[in-house]
Amino acid sequence: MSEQKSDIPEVFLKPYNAADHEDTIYQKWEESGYFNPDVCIEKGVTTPDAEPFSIVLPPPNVTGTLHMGHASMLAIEDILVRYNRMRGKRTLWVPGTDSAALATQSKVEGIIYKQEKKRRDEIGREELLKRIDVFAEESKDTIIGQTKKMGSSLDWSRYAFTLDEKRYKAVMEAFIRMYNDGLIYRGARSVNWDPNMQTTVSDDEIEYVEQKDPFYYFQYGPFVIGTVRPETKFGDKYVVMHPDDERYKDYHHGQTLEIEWINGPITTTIIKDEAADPEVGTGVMTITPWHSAVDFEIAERHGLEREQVIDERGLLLPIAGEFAGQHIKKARPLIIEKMREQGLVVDIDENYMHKIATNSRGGGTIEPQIKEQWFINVNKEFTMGQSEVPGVHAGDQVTLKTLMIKAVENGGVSIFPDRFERVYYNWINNLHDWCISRQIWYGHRIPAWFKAGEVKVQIDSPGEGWQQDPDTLDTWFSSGLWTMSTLGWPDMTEDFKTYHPTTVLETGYDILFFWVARMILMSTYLTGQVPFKNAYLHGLVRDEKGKKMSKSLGNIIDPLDMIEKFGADATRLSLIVGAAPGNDMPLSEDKIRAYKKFANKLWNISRFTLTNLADADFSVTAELSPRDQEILDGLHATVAEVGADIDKFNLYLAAEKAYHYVWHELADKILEESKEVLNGADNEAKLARQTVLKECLTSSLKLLHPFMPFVTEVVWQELLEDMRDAEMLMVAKWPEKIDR
RNA sequence: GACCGGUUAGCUCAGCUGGUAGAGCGCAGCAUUGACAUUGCUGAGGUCACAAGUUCAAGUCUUGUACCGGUCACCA
Repeated sequence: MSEQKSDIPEVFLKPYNAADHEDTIYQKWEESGYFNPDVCIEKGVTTPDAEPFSIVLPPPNVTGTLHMGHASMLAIEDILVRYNRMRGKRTLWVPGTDSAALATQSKVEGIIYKQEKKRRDEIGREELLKRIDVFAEESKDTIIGQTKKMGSSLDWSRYAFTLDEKRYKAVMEAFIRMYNDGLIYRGARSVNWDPNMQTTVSDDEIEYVEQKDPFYYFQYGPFVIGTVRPETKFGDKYVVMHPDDERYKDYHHGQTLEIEWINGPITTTIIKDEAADPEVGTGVMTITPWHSAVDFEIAERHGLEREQVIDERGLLLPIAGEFAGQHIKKARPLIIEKMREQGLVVDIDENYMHKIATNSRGGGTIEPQIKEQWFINVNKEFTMGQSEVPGVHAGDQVTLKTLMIKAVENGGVSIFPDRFERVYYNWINNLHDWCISRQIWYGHRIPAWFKAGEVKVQIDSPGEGWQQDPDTLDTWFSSGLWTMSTLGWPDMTEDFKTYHPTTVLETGYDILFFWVARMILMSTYLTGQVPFKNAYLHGLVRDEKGKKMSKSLGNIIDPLDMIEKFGADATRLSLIVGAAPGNDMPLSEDKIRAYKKFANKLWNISRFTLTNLADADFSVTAELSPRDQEILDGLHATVAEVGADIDKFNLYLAAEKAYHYVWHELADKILEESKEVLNGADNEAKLARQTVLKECLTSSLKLLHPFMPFVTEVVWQELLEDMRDAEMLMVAKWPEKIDR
């Protein structure tokens, strides 16, 4: 080893090993305080009047662990944040976690049942909540620690939890205002009831699962009707047909017939309604408004009676006669047996495929029920207050639906990729009133009080004898406030004034409806502002064959394993390159390994460059050759292109260009050809090239920093003092213009 | 059924406002002990799903067809 090489920091004498550096670097960043824009202003790396750039982190479940979906979200957002911070913007990225009410409560209930064989009513509300809190608090550190492992430059001083004090305040404010404006109402409507979890579930949380069941044809007076659910049919006393169906033109609306039915003779009434499709079966159906949303609507239209047949646990009620008290599953074959004896069974199709509604949050089969619940009315007109939403003015008559549409239509919110804008409109046009009350305990309790048929909506008890509604709010109600509540709303804090509307909301396209749409609804209504100017929707991370990662398939790639093996930088880059917004992306361990090689390549580029700069005297200015100038122009062009791609959210292109430049331009061409100059006799030419290489190295580090923050920062820390324009790379200036 | 994507090299995909095909991985050959255990160079491989249309010119625009995928709705 020569004299010169001993000047090189010892750290470079081994291949780059991410595990040796990442934790210490993250700690340094945290200690520096630069994740907090206020500190950046204080220390002079940002100015108080700089343009703000803000992102609010989609909060992961407090009891969850980091998966590749999170990892890709964190990588994308951190790139945007680091890049904009280096550009000198007042950059804020707010962290938080979500209670995931339903999922968390059922998880804890499960644990308790396993250990103590006790159900929720035996534990009691207060005790259960206490245990859930303990559980949530314990697991919180896991997800936060894992988030840090990815290198996320989140401002932890602004950490928020969906159920904490400040968020509670925002939720109460929102509920009460919506109630006072008549946008929240209580009503008995058809809801999705989960008999397992004993709660309602919103339309969006339902997952339809295909299943084969027998389809029965029954004689219903002169008609033949079909059903998969004979157990709901006891109370059917309306028979519906299309008004234009020629086959039934002799029957008229409102006509009554005496017929023989399961439990003896009944009176049935003819209803003519367009909901009956003449093409389906015989074109005639009976309805069960209590246990079907569609039937409920028909009953609403004609003011029909409705009767409950099945209770909340799935047991038949007295209307079922001899079957009362039995569970629907057990009763079905017995009911069929009886009907067969009565000669009511016309035919049975054993191979009928249909989709049944299940609770996607780990519950059971949905049983529609009519229940008294709280709803948000999305079609009610109200007068818009103060508005910054493009195309909507104070005093306009709007509905929540029109607000949601206009916010996007007029460019207040841009959705990337833009094809999702059409998906968004489509969803809004099919949107029904949103049921927001849940019969679970973990969540924000509804601020409504009952006494002798009276209802009052307020936070504190109105006094003696008033009972608070035991229900809690749908978790998406509070999530809908997230951009606002994390920035201090309903108080007009400095944070809210500075950072709201946020610049970007970045999340998976799978929660466009759950969350993105609801934030737009809440924010436009409550503040007259859009919640974010841009919605960037990323795709799902799949395995190398394009399959969804799942435990049962055993194809999960754990980001923490990958970080340990290949480093966070490699993991990040593997999730960015090739990941066009909105497209699913295949990921393999090989791909991550490839970017570990790249981190090492950069390491060696740095070592080579530093070795060859050790004897340079930069106080002397050397004349650049045309080739030197060409190299700098190439560098400049690359930096500009990468920046432009990030600005356009084309991170996959930006990352690829940066990668390609550093490896195949800087390393393969520039460094290779420089060897001759550096070892040559022409000292002037040598110094000129050294100056150029210094520029190439520092700019490349900056260029790559948003994508691979750790290795670039490690190298930066080893640079000589006069090569750096900042103590830390994370707050160094993005090389927008190279003055030469 | 409605809507939205996709179909380009063996694999995964890029190709912006139309100007005779690109990357990574893989494969084959050569070189290299080096800034690099994780390297470099060279090469093979494509009638861009199919058909018609617009155009001087079509992966690129239009229409239709086929297949694959997704989302939503519905089946009483």
